[in-house]
Amino acid sequence: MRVLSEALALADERELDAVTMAALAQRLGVTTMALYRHVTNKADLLDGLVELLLAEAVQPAPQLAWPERLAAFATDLRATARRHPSVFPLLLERPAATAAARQARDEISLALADAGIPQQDTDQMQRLLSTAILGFALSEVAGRFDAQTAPQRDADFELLLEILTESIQSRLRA
Amino acid sequence: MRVLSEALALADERELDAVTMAALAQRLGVTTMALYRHVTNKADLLDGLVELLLAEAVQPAPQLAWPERLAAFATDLRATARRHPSVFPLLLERPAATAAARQARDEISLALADAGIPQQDTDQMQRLLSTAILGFALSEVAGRFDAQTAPQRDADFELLLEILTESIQSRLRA
DNA sequence: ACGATAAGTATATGGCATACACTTATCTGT
DNA sequence: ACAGATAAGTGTATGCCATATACTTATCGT
Repeated sequence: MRVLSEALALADERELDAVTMAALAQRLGVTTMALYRHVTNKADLLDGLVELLLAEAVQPAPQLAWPERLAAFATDLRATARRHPSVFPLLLERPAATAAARQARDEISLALADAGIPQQDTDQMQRLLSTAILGFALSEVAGRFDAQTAPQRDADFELLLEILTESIQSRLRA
Repeated sequence: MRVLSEALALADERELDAVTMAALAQRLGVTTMALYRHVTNKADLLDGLVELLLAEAVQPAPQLAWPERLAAFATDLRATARRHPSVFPLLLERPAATAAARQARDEISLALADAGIPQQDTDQMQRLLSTAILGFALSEVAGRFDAQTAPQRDADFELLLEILTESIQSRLRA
């Protein structure tokens, strides 16, 4: 939807705070109130933004082996966060019961199943994995890692992936 | 400061959105503008709230062995999140270069040093650990785990601690 | 070409953070 | 004890914000 994509562009170019109904309307060349034909209110607009983000972030890669698949997921999510730093924080704050959120969960769960994690454990493991990755990406764009250099943050990310992969492997023998 | 503690109470009793300068002033029995004698603006007020939260969360426990110390840190942080669910999300969104934030970092770093992690690795490890714990606590209070039962979330938390502890141990032999 | 439905407009309201100018406490040194 | 300074509080006003209501104009299927 035009309204959502322009809202995302506005958030990227300026700040999330700059995404006001009036500013968005002006960008689209319509009146503020015209927006309410497309979204029911501002919360709905922000939900749409989150959905757009998730859809962009999650790229299924079923052809890869599980460690690469997990790494690809994490890398895509991180890249999306950096592309849309002001919208990304909304991801953790809005309950993600949407289609795109479900797809993200499935992507990890499939990788875990591939790795050989017992089916009754995949859900739990998937939650922990996605939480850690989300936490990292959010911290990075929110400025919690500002004291670190870019290469240092990259190294941190690599270590995170390593630890997560190891923890999966160690659970195969349990 | 009275202003901050009442703001925190207000946020706990109602929502973060309910913490408006007018509402806070009314609770304190003063005019809205009187607040500006104590905080320079609303952002400053929210920063103060975050600081208050961190100070409450971080309880150094130097007498404990490192695994228990790490667990205590994580448990305290999680408990604080649940006590102040509406303010907690601000933690990840505000760059924590404050005194209380530094103390939180030190608490983990000391545990890592205790465990025998080489000094040049403790900072990185500390960042990853605190990020994972913060991500979990935030997800929980933000509603991302609403589909799970309370015992399930507790089990998730236990597994998180287990994974983190294991990853520290495996790094001792590397 | 007409009637319905979708899209857009005009105007108004109440809540919000905060600027500015002023007044009233409270504290400190003599 | 008091004068002056400093801290705390007040009153009023402004501009931005989301959004309600009522109305008008396109557009599209038949």
